[in-house]
Amino acid sequence: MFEKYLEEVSKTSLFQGIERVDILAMLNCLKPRVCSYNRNDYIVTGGDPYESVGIVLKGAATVSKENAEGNRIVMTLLKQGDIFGEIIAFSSQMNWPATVQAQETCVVLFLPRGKIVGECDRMCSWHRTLIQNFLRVISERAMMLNKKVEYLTIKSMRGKISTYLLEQYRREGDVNITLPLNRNELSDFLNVSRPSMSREMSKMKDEGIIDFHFTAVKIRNIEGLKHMSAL
Amino acid sequence: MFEKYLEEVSKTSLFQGIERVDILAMLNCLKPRVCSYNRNDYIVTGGDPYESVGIVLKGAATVSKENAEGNRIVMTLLKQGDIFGEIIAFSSQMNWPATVQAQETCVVLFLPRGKIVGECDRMCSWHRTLIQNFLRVISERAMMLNKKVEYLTIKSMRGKISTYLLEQYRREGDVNITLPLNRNELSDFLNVSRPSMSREMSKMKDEGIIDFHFTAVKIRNIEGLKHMSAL
DNA sequence: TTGTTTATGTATCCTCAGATACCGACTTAG
DNA sequence: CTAAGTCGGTATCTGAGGATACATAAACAA
Repeated sequence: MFEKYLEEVSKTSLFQGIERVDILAMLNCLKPRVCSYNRNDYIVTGGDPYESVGIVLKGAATVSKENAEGNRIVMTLLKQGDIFGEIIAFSSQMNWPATVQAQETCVVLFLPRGKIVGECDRMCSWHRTLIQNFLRVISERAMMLNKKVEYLTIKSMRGKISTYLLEQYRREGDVNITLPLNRNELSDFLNVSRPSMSREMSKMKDEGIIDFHFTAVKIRNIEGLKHMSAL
Repeated sequence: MFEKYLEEVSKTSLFQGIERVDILAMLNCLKPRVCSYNRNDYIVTGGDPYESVGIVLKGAATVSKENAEGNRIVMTLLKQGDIFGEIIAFSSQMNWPATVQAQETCVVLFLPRGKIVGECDRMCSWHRTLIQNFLRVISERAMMLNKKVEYLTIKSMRGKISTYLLEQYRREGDVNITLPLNRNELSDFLNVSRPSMSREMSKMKDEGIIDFHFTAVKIRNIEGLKHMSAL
């Protein structure tokens, strides 16, 4: 029954490390609902009662939120294999805090919140694996959010850029960094305007702290950078 | 063996909704380590290998982080009953990202990460409850962080204040709001300076959008407020 | 090739909010 | 009672960074 979705489901972070056969058994036990949507269809609407975690099996969708004024603001893009609503599933929140809308033809699989920890009479062995995966996914999301908060809390332009570069440096272990984001994405991530960011980066280049050409950045003065990150 | 800690443990969010007798059984099965610390002792140090979730049974502690410069920045205060490191437990992170230091004489209980989902041969029934609680706690933390990100992402003073007031309004369902934070705490939460916030609030008072006296705030023009929250 | 689009750097202008200092109203300790 | 501390509002000054517009340069399509 769920064979045709097996390929996609197995790639999902939620089902990582679980054998294909087991996934199939799990799906048959969890009895998820699978729905198709056309471009611009609402997959879930903010305020709706929450009951399932969603998995995008096919297509792409946007997560957006309306502010009090009524303007819609896109918060994330969901691609094939992404999951949504996983944070809400186990919190006390009863309604969707955001709207998910199909950006193109979409197939979405819904895992009912109750079934996940639920009273599976056979207490199937892989329930534990699934729950562990849930814990991992949610924890990682929380870690990510935590890091984002750290960045957003930094007040100065320099501080943000320096902290970001130092983190990339630590990750790559080399003063020659290749940024994973272009200027637009980076300025967006740091929550600043692109020209302002460019301006500051150029200043830092003039001061001999860094050098760069597009996404290739070289740290010329690490101590200086560390100094700046405290601003 | 763990009787003397029972009182404190049962108040913890992790053990919420679990019977005293069961908690005792759980503790005997989980075999947590309990340690005491004096003022200023390091409970965990950033970079140390991570292995347990901590629960503050007695006393208070600070969570801090060092930036590249070497300055220590306090991130949170932990009080009796608070837990720490719960987000890390199930992520792939292998080390403590921050330092926890005793602010006064402290007693801390450590639940080994492995034991929580672990291979309890009897697969004790309350394992599931504990894991569910973990899921709830971590999800709620993620939701909280998500909200924090939303606030930090708002760029203008007005936007922050308006959004905050509207949220309080929604929560209380009344245009007469009693702020749960004083000015210092509020400006801190919104990540702005107190005088700037006061200045803007006064402007909004002049414009007839709100009225306030200390923590008592009255919304005079909701539509106006909603309008501002989009800035 | 040439035209078109997209990514990046740069200059100008000007506003918003941070820093700092100070005042007055209350509270608490002695 | 005075003295010291806390909390909130206000004034002034200043600068960091946003908005906008434009100039290259690269990428890509026709």
